[in-house]
Amino acid sequence: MAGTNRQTVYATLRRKVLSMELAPGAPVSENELAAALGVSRTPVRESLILLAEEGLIQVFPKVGSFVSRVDPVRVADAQFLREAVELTALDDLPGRLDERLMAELDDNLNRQDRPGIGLEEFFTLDEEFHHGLLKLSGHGAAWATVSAAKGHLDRARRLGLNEATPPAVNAGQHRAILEAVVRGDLPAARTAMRTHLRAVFDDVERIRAQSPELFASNDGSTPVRRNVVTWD
Amino acid sequence: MAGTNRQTVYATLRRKVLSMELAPGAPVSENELAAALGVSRTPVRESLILLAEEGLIQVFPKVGSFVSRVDPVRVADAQFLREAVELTALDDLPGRLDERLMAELDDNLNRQDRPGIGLEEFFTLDEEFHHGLLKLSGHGAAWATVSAAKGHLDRARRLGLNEATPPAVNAGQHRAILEAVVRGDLPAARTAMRTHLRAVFDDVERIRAQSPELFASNDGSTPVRRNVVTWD
DNA sequence: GTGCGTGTGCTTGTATACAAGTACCGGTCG
DNA sequence: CGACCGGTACTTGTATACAAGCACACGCAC
Repeated sequence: MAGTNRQTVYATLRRKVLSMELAPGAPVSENELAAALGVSRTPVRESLILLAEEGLIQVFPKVGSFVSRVDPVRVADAQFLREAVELTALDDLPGRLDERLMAELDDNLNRQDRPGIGLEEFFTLDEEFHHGLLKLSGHGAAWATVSAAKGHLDRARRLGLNEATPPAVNAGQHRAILEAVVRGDLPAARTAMRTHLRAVFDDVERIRAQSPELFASNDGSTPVRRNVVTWD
Repeated sequence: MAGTNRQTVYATLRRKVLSMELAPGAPVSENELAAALGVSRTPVRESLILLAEEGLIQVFPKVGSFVSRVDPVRVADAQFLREAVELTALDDLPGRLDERLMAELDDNLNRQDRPGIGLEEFFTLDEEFHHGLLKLSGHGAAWATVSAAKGHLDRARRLGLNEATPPAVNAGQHRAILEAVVRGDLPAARTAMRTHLRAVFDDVERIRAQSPELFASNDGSTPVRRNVVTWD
């Protein structure tokens, strides 16, 4: 039906996990996915191995593979990593900001402000905005590492944004950061960035109180089939 | 001859790449490795996919797989990431340092100071030291991300340490960091850490001037067989 | 009703067979 | 002697077959 190569299968699966289309705790069978995607087990299996490396999938040998529940520990880790990288990058902002990148960021913000913006679209713009800021300071490549590490944070955030903080609030925080950067006011930029990232983190804590079944239990017990979240 | 499962194969291959036993630019054939390790292509291939994700292996479809040359861009990225994480972590050091961790760090430093210490042993201790510092500030889990990102940096460093800076110098810098941490002198700890990490980076630049063939060319050209470094 | 034991169906892990494509070596022609 | 052209041997990518093991359901004994 769709992909014939591993890249496509991997991209598809990753998108479905991050968008919560595949719910945390749900079983993902190699055979099942292979049949659904119209490919053999091989590319599916190789994709699952990569997703397991990212912590998005848990594989229990001879038992089954499951979408990881959102792990609060990993969320906190990603939060720390992200703060460290994005705040430190601000210190390396050049005196003269790249005009093309600035135009992109400005255009990005304008699109974020669109009234009836959808959630998925906002997330894409959000990613591009933070990535763009990193590129502005010459550390764009670090985004790949941050991005890979924050899968758990993103999934929780998607729920938080949906039910708690509307995109407009985040867009306003984004604008505050960029304006401070333009002014060359480094302390203000750092403060605005920290405020923004912490707000995101608080959203995650809020959604955890609302939907604990999507989060991993603290005792690290292994989820089995009867614990499945059917998501319907 | 050895491993029968993927974890073993992956660990073996990763070790050989990071220790430069498999030279940058060297071809790694799935069939060849499978025969050498006494397993089929499957676990070997899955391991190579993971190593490719880390950037340690380059796969050219239908052509071959090669050990990545040390990429200066990735080295710089890892350096930035590492500085950001390790310096930021210092800010989160608790007032009361965990005694057990402190004892481990102290013991670690004593072993680093041993006169005739081997290179591999020193590297292990070095990793444990930096990981330990992160754990001290409650961000031990971030080490996994840093560790995965700094493969290129490590390979270059291994050469740098061998031919340029002796382990004793690094051990001294480690001690300076830990002493500042114990005194609770945060600025001094940050300075010492930054000095240490920058020294490592400088070593890499030095070895690059000495052995440019181990590094990727800046134009990003694709290495093919005739460009192989035979390493003998 | 309750508890235990066995069989069945599913899972992942590994090995192998086939498909498709590229680089290189050698012969041939100009 | 040089350039071109084709066969060959290798590569990775995918599909399939086989192996080993766990969980659950069913049925029986108590």
